[in-house]
Amino acid sequence: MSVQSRYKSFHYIQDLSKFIGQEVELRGWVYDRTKKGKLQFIQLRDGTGIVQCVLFKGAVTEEIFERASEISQETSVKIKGTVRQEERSPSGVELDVVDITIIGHSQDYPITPKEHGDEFLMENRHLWLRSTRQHAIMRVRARIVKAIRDFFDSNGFILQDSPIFTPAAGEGTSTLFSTKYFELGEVYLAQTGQLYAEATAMAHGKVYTFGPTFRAEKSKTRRHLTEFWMVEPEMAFFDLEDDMDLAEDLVEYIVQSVLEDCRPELVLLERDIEKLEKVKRPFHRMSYTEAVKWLNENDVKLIKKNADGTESHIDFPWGEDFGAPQEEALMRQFDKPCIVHRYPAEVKAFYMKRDPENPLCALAMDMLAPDDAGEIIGGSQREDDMEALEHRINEEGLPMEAFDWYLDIRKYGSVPHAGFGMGLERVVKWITGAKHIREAIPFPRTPYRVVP
RNA sequence: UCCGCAAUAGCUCAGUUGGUUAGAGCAUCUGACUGUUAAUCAGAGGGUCAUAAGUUCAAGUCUUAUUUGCGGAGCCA
Repeated sequence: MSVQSRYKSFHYIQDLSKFIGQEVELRGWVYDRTKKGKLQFIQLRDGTGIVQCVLFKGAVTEEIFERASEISQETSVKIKGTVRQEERSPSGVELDVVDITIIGHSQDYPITPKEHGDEFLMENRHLWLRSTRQHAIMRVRARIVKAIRDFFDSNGFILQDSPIFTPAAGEGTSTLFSTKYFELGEVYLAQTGQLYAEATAMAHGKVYTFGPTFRAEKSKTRRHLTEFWMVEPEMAFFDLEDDMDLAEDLVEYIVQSVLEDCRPELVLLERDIEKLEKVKRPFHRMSYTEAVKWLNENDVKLIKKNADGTESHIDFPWGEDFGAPQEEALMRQFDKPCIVHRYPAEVKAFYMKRDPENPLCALAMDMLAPDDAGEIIGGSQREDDMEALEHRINEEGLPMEAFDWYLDIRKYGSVPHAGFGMGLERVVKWITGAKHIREAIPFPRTPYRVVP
């Protein structure tokens, strides 16, 4: 940390074990506080950690002791004190306070040290982020982002940002957010960068996009956001097998990186670390057809609503897309991710290439994570044949003129290529064990909440 | 869009077959306490029971509508 010396006029809590017996100056916020007569304990947090600061009446002046006793939750302070080794402290150190100065007052902090409901906490998301659990999740998120970037940057991938304003649907299925764009009429917020990644892959060979994407679906589930971050690698000359291998490599690297650098966070979050340690190649793989067979052999019925309101439980028919109940049933047998590949073409997007060995299937794959995390990756080998692609665009009823530039990729030196998209928040939710995807992003956007 | 659940103190909740002045814990404030980390003890303040209408001698409680939130389906990462 060479830059630190240019700024450092105070110390950080994470470094305190290096300063035992010495006087330091900390700056932070009062996380919690207890008074016990002539003794006061202040839990100070500064973003790097929490340390207990101790004041004995008599060891400090009357004025300082009095000032400290008036401090309320989340007051920002400057504390000078001596670092002392302390067995009773979880971090191993404590601070004997010499002086304390209030920087900013805090009155009636809403998130008191007691249980709160989700709704209340979401209303106070801007403050909730200060609490230990949310702090830990965000640290892991940042580490996951770094792992993703490191993985691609050090494996010959070039970062190519895709636009957020786009003229038409990427996949033609999901609902899009629209906005007015000067005199050019309506444009849409990107729900994928993939089509652009296909173009840049033809310039650089291996590329990835990493940014926010938007889906105007009113999905009120614990794994959906309307605004989420997605990383999308796209590789020229890769087929579906290469694509699946790469997805495995990426996910293994992310999990192992987090295990290496975020142990304290995972412990605080009470995540089962042994389970994460098992996330190593090879992952499980099965074709869609094998998965359907498994579901029917294990008596996982498809529940269909009839017109009269009754339900019928039927064998899973080949050709139907999996829902959450099927994915969960399938994953219950596994302790590491599973890739399901070669789905029926009819349930998949128009740009996916047909399986030459079975034209009913698309060369598509989804990676499902264990622990009820669900789908974290969706990808495919792309249709590289001009005529086949045009045919599919017509079949889907999409406007051909919107795909002029996309078809050019097939017109000028088309090559086999593949890629996938990985939802960052879904991965964060899975690795941290967060109950809800809302906890996996600092300021979540859901259909019924855009504040704070 | 559809199905289900919920709304009472700052927060989390209880509130009986409808019945007097609305209950607890925590939080806050005051006081006691030299090892607390969910501290403890004593005291105090704090409520238009989501909104509107209806049934009834009487509604937090029953009915209807509305609003807001939550979970799920569909769709997907």
